[in-house]
Amino acid sequence: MTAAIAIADASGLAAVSMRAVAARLETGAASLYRYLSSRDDLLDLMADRVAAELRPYPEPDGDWLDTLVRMARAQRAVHERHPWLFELSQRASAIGPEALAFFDACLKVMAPVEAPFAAKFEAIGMMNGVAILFARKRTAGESLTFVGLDVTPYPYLLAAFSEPVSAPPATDLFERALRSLLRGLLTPDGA
Amino acid sequence: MTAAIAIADASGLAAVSMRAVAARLETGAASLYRYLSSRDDLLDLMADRVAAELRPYPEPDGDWLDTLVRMARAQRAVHERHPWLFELSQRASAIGPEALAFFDACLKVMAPVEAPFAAKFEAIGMMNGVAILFARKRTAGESLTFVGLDVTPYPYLLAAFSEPVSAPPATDLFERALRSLLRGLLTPDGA
DNA sequence: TGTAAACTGCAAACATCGTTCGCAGTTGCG
DNA sequence: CGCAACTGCGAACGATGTTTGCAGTTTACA
Repeated sequence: MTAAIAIADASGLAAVSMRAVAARLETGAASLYRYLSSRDDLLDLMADRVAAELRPYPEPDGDWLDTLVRMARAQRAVHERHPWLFELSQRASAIGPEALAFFDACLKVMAPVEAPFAAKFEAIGMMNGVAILFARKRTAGESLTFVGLDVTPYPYLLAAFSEPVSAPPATDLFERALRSLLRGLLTPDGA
Repeated sequence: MTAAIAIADASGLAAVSMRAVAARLETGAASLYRYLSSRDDLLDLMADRVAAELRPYPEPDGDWLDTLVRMARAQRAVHERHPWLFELSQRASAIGPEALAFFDACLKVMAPVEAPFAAKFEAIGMMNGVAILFARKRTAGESLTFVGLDVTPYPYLLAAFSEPVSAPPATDLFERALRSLLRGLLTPDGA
């Protein structure tokens, strides 16, 4: 449901209650159960709907690693656009056709790679994980709050805070990390 | 509360309700609010209590990278022991003294590294993320369920499944991935 | 010791949640 | 027209986190 996604984008996953979605649709909460079997169903649909934003998949031209990196970048973008997707990705639920299509597209890109399916499977999982990891880093930012905590027992932390803040280092770590990880996973030699 | 952690270990985070914890303590649900201000408070305490299992921190002998890898391994072990910790780590809540102590210990290990604090901060975040990533991989396993989905539209996926399963590749990818990531983040040259 | 103040435990109640039930109103079809 | 199937949804159920009010107990001080 587009309405549910709009609510989640605006106010987070917790705000996606059946009553809230129904209200946005100007109907009653019970009516939703004519189309959905449960709230979990709704969440699955949301995840799959948003997975469609990964399209169109890049054509596997040139290096397969380049193509995979481009796909991972798309994944990261989607996760930045919809931060609540992270919460969904951890639920053990049925994966939808869009997610499966993306999976298939990854396999297609990896077709020229000589590696067992298990390795490719793991590689896709890692790619997904790294994409989420970096998306969260940007989303959450430096929102660490040492609320009311005395930092004096932590000398190194204290010293670090007294250092003048410098420019963020961040050359494109995302791409480098992903490349070395995938290469390590899919090619016989080490990284 | 130890009781809450026991419940979470046994039945997952969702089972940690105020009433369930109170029942385990043979008391009433409302009584808990004499010691906790909310359920979120309880979850924060659980996370910090479990972070204490990261002790004792290794002495920074030899290479700092070796030591960090050892600490990341401890993190992964904790996440495997308490899978619900993953759900907690995504909440933007106050971090407790144990987590801060671990953070401080990481900084201590990184003391000989010539890098701005921001880079070290990111490195710790990445180390944490990778540890969780690998812990989840082992916990969740291959529990993907293409429940009732027709896979014929996904030719590469179909082909992959027809391949005979081979032994898991998994040389110690965890360590290699972590090393290259941390090195890339903390040293001037590329990985 | 006696009394007032403070603290503690907790049953009951409230708001909100996901979900189910049953009943009207509508539609489709012979 | 009549009947069956479908649709929308108010009301209610069970569970959740949290608040409230009231007893029972401990503490502090004259």
